[in-house]
Amino acid sequence: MSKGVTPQSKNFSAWYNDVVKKADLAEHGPVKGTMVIKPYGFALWDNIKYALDSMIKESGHVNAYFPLFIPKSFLAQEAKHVEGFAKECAVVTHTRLKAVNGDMVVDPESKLEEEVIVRPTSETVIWAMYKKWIQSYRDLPLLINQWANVVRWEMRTRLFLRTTEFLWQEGHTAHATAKEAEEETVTILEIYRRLAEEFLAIPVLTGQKTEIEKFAGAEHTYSIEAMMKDKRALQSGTSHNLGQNFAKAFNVTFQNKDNKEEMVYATSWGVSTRIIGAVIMAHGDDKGLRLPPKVAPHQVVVIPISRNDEQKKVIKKYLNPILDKLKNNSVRVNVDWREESPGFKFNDWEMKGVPIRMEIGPRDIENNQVVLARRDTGEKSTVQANDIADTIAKMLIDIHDNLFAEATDFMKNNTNEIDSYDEFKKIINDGGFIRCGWDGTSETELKIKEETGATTRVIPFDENPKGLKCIYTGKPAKHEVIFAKAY
RNA sequence: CGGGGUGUAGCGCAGCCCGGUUAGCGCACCUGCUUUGGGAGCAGGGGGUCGGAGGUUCGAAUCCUCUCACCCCGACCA
Repeated sequence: MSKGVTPQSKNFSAWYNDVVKKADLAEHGPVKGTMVIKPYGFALWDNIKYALDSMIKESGHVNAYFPLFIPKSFLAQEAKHVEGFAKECAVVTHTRLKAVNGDMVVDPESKLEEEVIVRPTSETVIWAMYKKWIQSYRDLPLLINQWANVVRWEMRTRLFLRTTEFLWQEGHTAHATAKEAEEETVTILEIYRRLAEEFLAIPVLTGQKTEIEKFAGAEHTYSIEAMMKDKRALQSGTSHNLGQNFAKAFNVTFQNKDNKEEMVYATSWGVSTRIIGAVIMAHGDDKGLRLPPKVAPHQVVVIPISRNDEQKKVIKKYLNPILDKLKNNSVRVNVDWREESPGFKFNDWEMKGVPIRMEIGPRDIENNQVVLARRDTGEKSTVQANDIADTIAKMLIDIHDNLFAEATDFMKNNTNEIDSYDEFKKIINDGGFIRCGWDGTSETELKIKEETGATTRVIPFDENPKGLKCIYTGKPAKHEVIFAKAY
């Protein structure tokens, strides 16, 4: 294997692929577009999952699990929803194989009466079940989340960002009123924002999607959008207000306090393994990953430097109380005892983005100290043994803050408020976000997309369209909107 | 679905144009010794139905035909 990765400046997408593989996060599976998430990548996902799952539970939701297979007819119940997903559904048509002349072939006799699809998302199965579970206003709200895999047979795939099968959580809630459903949608978006900013150190824009960009089957969609280091946008979490669309499709009604029958209001929302792509591309550099400390599989990696077995024993003894202290502080620490040179290990763990490296050699033991190196800045410092636990606790917070600040500056510096379409085209071509007026029509949006490749990302919550003109038509702006090229 | 590319050892590749004993190289792996504060060195060693099927030929990784798969770039999408 060659050393290092393609520099970001040379070819960002090659850099991305190199980092995913060399940091040992994932590799391609044997079927087109599939991905094997390797232990290091999965440990990262586990930590993200734990953080998000905790917030979902704290906000009153419970986890459940619904089936992978969905009757084909279910998808057809909600017209817009079918339109959105029909083109990319894996369909199960038979239930067994048989051996013919040493080859395995599909047994034609096992053809299914009703074909089954592999879920591209679970609204339809879940609403078929909710119909059974909801009769009264007393059954509401129903606040369920599931962690699952889904399959979307996309034309073009990329590790983590768009894979044929991916992991995610999908929340599906049912409410008695439109107001409650709307509050839920916003509550969840706030959880997603906190996940991105407080755990992953990725600043995000929050806001509403346009008609064109919203989820198939939703009344409206909110999303968090992050800027990657190539200045493109990555939609990193979405929260949909489904109105009564699915209740109508599956005829889910309840009796209210006044003994009247009403349709249920719904939401759905999801964050997927795609967010790992955001972590990679929001923070990574030419040495590899730079992981945010709160979700890094190892927050500290210890590199013992010894010349012989005798020294190894001394280091081990010196290290034990330090490790105990760190573990008592819930610091995730990993000691790399592999038979490799220190230089090799330095590079390896830098590629893997471990926030802090601790070097311990004879020199340190002599002076009752350790050497700490920060992955975010590259700074090295010497710390007295007694201060290690405190210093590391502070340093981890500081690394998080620094990553967040860097990413925030980057996004700010590459977000342009402009009012000329010529400028728009130029900026989109160079990369970056544009905040500008928009007349609110799909026609304008589509024309801009066609001419520049940019799409609307969100109508930000803090928009102020008063006095603005549409960047394209010059008409009075209905909304202020963010345009960017997106993943 | 269009365009480009690649299938040869675990990984990355050369060999193919111009067919010819035993198919090479780097990394990784195994053994031993010396090493270890920024990708260690030396010596020895193991590992291959050259993506698949057919054909041409005395002889095919190499030429011909068909086929399969994956990757990258676009359009579609989270």
